[in-house]
Amino acid sequence: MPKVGMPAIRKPQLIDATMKAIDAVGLQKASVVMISGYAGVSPAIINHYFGGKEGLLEETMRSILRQLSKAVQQRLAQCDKDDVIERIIAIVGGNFDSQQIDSKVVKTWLAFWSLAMHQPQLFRLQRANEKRLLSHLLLELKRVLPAPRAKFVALSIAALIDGIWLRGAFSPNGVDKDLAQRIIIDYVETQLPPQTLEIHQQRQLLKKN
Amino acid sequence: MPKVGMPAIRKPQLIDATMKAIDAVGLQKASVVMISGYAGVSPAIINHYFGGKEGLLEETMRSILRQLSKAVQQRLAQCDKDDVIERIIAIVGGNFDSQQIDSKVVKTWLAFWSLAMHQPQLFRLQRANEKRLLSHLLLELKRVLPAPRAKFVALSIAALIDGIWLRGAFSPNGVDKDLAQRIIIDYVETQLPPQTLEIHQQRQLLKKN
DNA sequence: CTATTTTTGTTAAACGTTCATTTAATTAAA
DNA sequence: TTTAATTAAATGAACGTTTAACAAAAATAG
Repeated sequence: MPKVGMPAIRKPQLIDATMKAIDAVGLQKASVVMISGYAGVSPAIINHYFGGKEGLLEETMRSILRQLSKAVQQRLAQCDKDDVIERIIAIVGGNFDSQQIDSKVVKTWLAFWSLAMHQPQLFRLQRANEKRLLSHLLLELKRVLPAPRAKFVALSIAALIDGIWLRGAFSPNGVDKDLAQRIIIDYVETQLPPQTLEIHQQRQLLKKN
Repeated sequence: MPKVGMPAIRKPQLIDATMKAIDAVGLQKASVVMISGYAGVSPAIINHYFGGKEGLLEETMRSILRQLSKAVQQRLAQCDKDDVIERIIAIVGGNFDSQQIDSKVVKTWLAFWSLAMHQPQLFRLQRANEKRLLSHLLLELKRVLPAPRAKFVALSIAALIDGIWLRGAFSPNGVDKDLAQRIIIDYVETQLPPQTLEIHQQRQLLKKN
C-alpha cells in the first residue's frame, strides 16, 4: 500500500531497484539495505512508503502485471476485430513482450511464483493474472470453436506460453521470442477450422496493399 | 554431500522434513530449526551430515530428480520399443507421476526454480534435468520426423509439460493429470505422421487380446 | 562373559551475524 | 514557521553454524 504523498520518482525507482537486487542475488538475499542501496536512498524509505518489505514486493509484482496487461492490450487494440488468429498472436506477443522477457523481470517472476505459494495477497494476484490470460484466449477461441474445445485449446496455449517462458529462464540465451511465437502459431493452426485460417491469410494480404 | 557413516534413516527423513517445511511455510521461512523439528532431530544434525542447509537443499533436489527419472524409466521399460507414441506417453506420464504432482513436491520444485537462478550447483541440476527430458523426447521423435521438426516438437512437448505443471501449482485442485495427458497426446497426434498413429493404434488393439 | 576403552550418533547451548523495522533527529520545501 | 521528506543510528528478533559435552553402541582387553 503506497503512501499517497510519495514523490513520483520514488515508486518506480524502488521497484526497479527491487528487480535489480533480485536479478543480482535472488529474493532470499535481496535485503532492504541492498534494495535501497540500488535506489540510492535510505532503507527506512521502504518502510515509510511501502509499509515494509512485503509491501514493496507486492507493488513490484503489481507493476510487472500492469506492464504485461498493457503489452497485451496495446497489441489487441491494433488488431482486426474479426481476425481471431491475429488476436491470439497479439495475446501471445504481449506475454513475450521484450520488457517481460528481460532477465531482471524473468527472475523476479520466478521469485514471486514461489513466494506467492505462501502469501495470500501475491497468490491472488497470480491467480487473477492467469485467469485474465485464459479469458482473453477463450473470448477469441469461442468465436470459432465449440465451448469445450475452446477451453481445451485455451489451456494448451496458456500452458505453452508459461512453459516456454519458464524454460527460457534456464536457457543461457534467455527466452527465444521468435521460437515461442512459431511454436504457438503452429499449434493454433492445427486446432482452428480452415476457414479461420483463410480469413487470417486474406486479411494479412490486404494489409500489405 | 552426505556424510558416509550416516544412519540409513536420516537422509530420507530429513529430505522429507525439508519438503514438509517448504510445503508448510515456503523456503524463505523453512529454517533448519523447523526442518529438524519435522524430522524430530536436533538442528545440528543437518550441519553434521549435510554440511549445512545448502547441502540439505541440494540433496532434496537430487532426491526429487532421481524419483522423476525413475518414474520415466519405469514407464519406458514397459513400452513397445517401436511404438513411438506409447513411448512419448510414457515420458509424459512419468513427469506427471503421482509423486511428482504431490503438493509438497510441487512447492519444493517452485522454490528450487527461483533458488537455482542464483546457486550454480542447483542450476546445473536443473539444466541437466531439462536436457534429459528433451533428449528422451528427441530420441523418439527423430524416428518418425526429420531432425529439425523433431526438435521443434520436442521443445513444444517439454513446454507443455512444464506449463501445465506450473499452472497446476496455482490451481486449487492441483495438477490435473488426465487433462495434462489429453492435451499433450492431442498435440502429438497432430504432429506425427499418420502411419505412426496407425502403428500405435494397432499395437494397442493387439495388447488387449 | 565382564569391564573398559573407543567410536559413533546426537544434542543443548552459545556465538556471531544479518535482517527488517523503529525511533528520533536532520534537512529541505512550502 | 510549519510541514514534508529523508536519514543515521539503535533495536530486537531470527537465523545458520559451531562447540563442547553427553549418551549409546561397538570394539577391545582382561
